[in-house]
Amino acid sequence: MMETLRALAEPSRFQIVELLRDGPRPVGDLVHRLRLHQPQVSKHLRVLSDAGLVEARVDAQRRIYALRPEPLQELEVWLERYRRIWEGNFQRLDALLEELKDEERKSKGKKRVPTKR
Amino acid sequence: MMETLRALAEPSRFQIVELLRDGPRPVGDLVHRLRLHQPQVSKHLRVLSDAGLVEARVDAQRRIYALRPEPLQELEVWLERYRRIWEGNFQRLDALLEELKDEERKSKGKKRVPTKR
DNA sequence: TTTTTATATTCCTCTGCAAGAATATGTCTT
DNA sequence: AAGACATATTCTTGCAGAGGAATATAAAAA
Repeated sequence: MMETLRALAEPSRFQIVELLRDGPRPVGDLVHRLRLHQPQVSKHLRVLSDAGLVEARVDAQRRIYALRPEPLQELEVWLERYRRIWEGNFQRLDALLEELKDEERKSKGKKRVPTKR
Repeated sequence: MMETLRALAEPSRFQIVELLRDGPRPVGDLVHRLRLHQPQVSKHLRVLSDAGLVEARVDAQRRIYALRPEPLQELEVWLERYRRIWEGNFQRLDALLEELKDEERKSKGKKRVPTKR
């Protein structure tokens, strides 16, 4: 998880992942699309590979790199545990709106009671 | 997006986010739970705040930090575009299994034709 | 007003890591 | 066999950024 994040938190590597979303590509292709030097691309691919985000299929002298879904799935699972936060927030928002309506209905110039917590 | 990833790709900050998942907390609370020094926690909170992952409510001398869902939602949206990859992979896996069954059925010692591409 | 409490900021140092250059490895072509 | 081509690895340098220590800010308590 941390390794996945660290791998993605670098612009070039992020771009590589984005490119591989459309399908596997050989290194050279990535090189000229990203306009980076070949060694740096290889090094980034190494990091991505170590993080399990990417795997290579050997085709003669070329390596065709493809995305591995597992780490991204893991990320999604992690994120799901946060979903209740924004779902909760919508509840809060509803509550807030109701409160406001109530206030407005009751009295217009009423002092705001600071929402104690 | 990149800023979100960079902010999360640091163990202490990741932990802070995890702690805030259970609700808002003042800085001091985070300090003693993470067993970090207060200045480092404040600095991490600064980074998280700049990334929009966190916001502070002022309570006298204390700042109560809370998660902001937007960046995480954005992350989830980004991830969704990758879902079709693993859904697609299951298709591929099925295809692969069929292929293997075919090969096995036809001939056992057959030379592997390198999947030309 | 002075002191205490809570947090933020600054300055310094040190480590990790990304880019560059050169080279190694390995496979295809001739 | 000797190149040519595709990719990986190594070494070096430079810089961002994380931690430590000291200090600034600002509100509460005394």
